Amino acid sequence: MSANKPPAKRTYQSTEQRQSATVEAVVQLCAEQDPSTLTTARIADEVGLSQGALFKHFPNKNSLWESVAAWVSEQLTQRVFSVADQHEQADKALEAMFLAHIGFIARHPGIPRLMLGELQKPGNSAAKRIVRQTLANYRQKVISLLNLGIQQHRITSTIDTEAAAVLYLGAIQGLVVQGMIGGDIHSLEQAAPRIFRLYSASFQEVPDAPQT
Amino acid sequence: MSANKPPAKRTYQSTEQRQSATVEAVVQLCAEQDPSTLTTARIADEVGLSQGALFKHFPNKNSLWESVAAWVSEQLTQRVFSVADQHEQADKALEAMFLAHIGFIARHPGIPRLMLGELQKPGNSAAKRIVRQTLANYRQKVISLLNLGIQQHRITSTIDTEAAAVLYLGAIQGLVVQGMIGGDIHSLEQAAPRIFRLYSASFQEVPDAPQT
DNA sequence: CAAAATAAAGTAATTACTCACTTTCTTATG
DNA sequence: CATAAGAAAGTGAGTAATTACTTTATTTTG
Repeated sequence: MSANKPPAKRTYQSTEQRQSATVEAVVQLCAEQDPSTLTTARIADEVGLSQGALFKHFPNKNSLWESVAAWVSEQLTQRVFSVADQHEQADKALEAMFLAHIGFIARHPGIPRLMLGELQKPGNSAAKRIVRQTLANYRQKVISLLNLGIQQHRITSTIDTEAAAVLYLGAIQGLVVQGMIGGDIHSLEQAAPRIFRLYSASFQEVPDAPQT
Repeated sequence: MSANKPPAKRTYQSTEQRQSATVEAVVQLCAEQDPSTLTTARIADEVGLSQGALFKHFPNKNSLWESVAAWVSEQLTQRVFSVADQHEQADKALEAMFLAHIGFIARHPGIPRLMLGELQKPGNSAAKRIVRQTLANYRQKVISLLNLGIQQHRITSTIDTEAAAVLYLGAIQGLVVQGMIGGDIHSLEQAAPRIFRLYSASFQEVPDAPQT
């Protein structure tokens, strides 16, 4: 009778395309799901592939996590560092970085989960190394900007720069955790400027006559 | 020849004892392992029980997680709040809380993993509710102390108390994450006072003649 | 057509939980 | 006070479900 085979017309794509689509799918899925509970079946389904086909594009799951970590690291570093470089004054650069970081997270709520999840894993997986390295670079950038701010006489020279770098990252963490508790990711962007203002109060030079 | 049955002399303990021993074993194990990878077999082994026996004391794994969350919440709240109540001056109380919290984490490095892990889970498990409630109480306590500090003229009245509460929890988070990156949990207690000093600089009233 | 991409079914390993049975503890009673 | 009986705690061997990864055969495409 009717057709024995409605040929289903699959669309084939290159491994490269599938790889980046898969990475983005993972980031997307992490917005709603604990990364450690993500199965290859669920990921493949999101990409629109059979589970088996996934392993034609990634040799194994670890390698997929590595690609995801690399993507996150690249995106985060690029976006955050590039806005920092648009500002002459170190304190303005720090603020811009802070807001850019929160904005990035607000658009990709799965990212804190991903990074924290990797850090919590035991051992020294490639993904974990990438995350750790990214955070170390980030921290160094903050310290450099703080030192620059001191030179510019916009940050008090008595500041404990290492502590200030930890507190900077902590401020972001605090916002993220608060968002996880409240469940509303979008309130992050509203709260971010208030948090940064308070943070910067801890080291701001208070000139009597500030010039714009 | 020798005995057909060395009777093995098991020691039986009450369900209550086993429950608390199990909870502590979980907290202990989380110091070295991602909570989401903890199996009932591993836990039972740590307690010194067969895997099946675990289910004589907990109806299921979720219930175990609930008990763990309750234990953590109780311990943390009790320890942190009790040191706060030993101080008249709100800023001193905040500092004591901060250091007590970090000390607690340093002695139980699995606890941040546990709490963050629960928060990241989807749904509304009992354990997640407990963690969320605990953090909400904590936050409220910080806000109350900040307000008290304003009354006592030890904290500047222009402070954004909500932001300060977020930054307070963020400072702890930042320390913890820094510890996870570095891998050394004990450096936490050294770094903690420096972080708190910087944090408190963001709202400290600066009297010209401070009296001890 | 040949190579790459995909589906679909299969496999071995892991895991939470169950079950049938044994060992220890508790307690009431002669 | 000794002891038998029942309750509680424990074991060890399952089981069904899940999961990362494989294999085989089919479809698309340059």
